[in-house]
Amino acid sequence: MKDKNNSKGDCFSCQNSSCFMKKNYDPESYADVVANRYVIECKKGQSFIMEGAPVQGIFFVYSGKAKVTRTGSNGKEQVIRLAADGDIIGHRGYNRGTVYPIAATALEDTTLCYFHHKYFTHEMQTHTTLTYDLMLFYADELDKSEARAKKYAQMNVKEKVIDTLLTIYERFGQNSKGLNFVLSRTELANVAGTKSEQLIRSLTALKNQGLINCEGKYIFITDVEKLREEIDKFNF
DNA sequence: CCATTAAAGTGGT
DNA sequence: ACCACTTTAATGG
Repeated sequence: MKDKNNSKGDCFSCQNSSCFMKKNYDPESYADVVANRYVIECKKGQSFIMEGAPVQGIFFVYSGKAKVTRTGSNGKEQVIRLAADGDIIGHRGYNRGTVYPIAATALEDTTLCYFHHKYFTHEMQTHTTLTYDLMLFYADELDKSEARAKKYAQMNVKEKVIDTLLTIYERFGQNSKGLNFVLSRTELANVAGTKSEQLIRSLTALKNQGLINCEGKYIFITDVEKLREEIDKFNF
């Protein structure tokens, strides 16, 4: 539904201080943004972007968690990115292509802010603060992507698992139970680019080394420094 | 609470 | 790497 009544609360009191829209507009011009915002409630497991579908807009996570995936020619799912509050999803539709190269799926009940392609393109062409900020974001994403590709070409399975755990830790943190982004073993394996059996074996090994603790789905990192040391040689 | 199903984990090839 | 099997956790009536 279109958010005429600002049904999810005033964006300026929204918890997402890092939201691209919020931080690049002043309060006066922001009213127009809010008027063009659609709020989408997405249930757990629901896909809101399909791989290969025509680009129709861009999403921001208001609350909840989602994964961005790409299906390989072998049919295996690769998780490209994990997203939580404040994150952009669907920006990869904004190149010269006309279809999304990725799929996006909610991992829990998730609320999304959505802007239609037409509106968002117009904003990018007229609001340079936003455009510049987005450009920095795209550059960062490209940088991360290249760094990851370089590392993963040389890493063995266990090292990829460590890298995955650390990436989640650095991005989302952990509470007393474990990492703040809970995934099934299969999904975690898809992030690390491996299979659940191998991921489980790596986790067991790390547990025996005393670097992590596993309690059901919760994975708690007990020794961040030691984990970092294990993959240090790849970060040159 | 129990029964059914899904996910986690292990071991063998 | 892949498959088959056991164990454990989640779901739902």
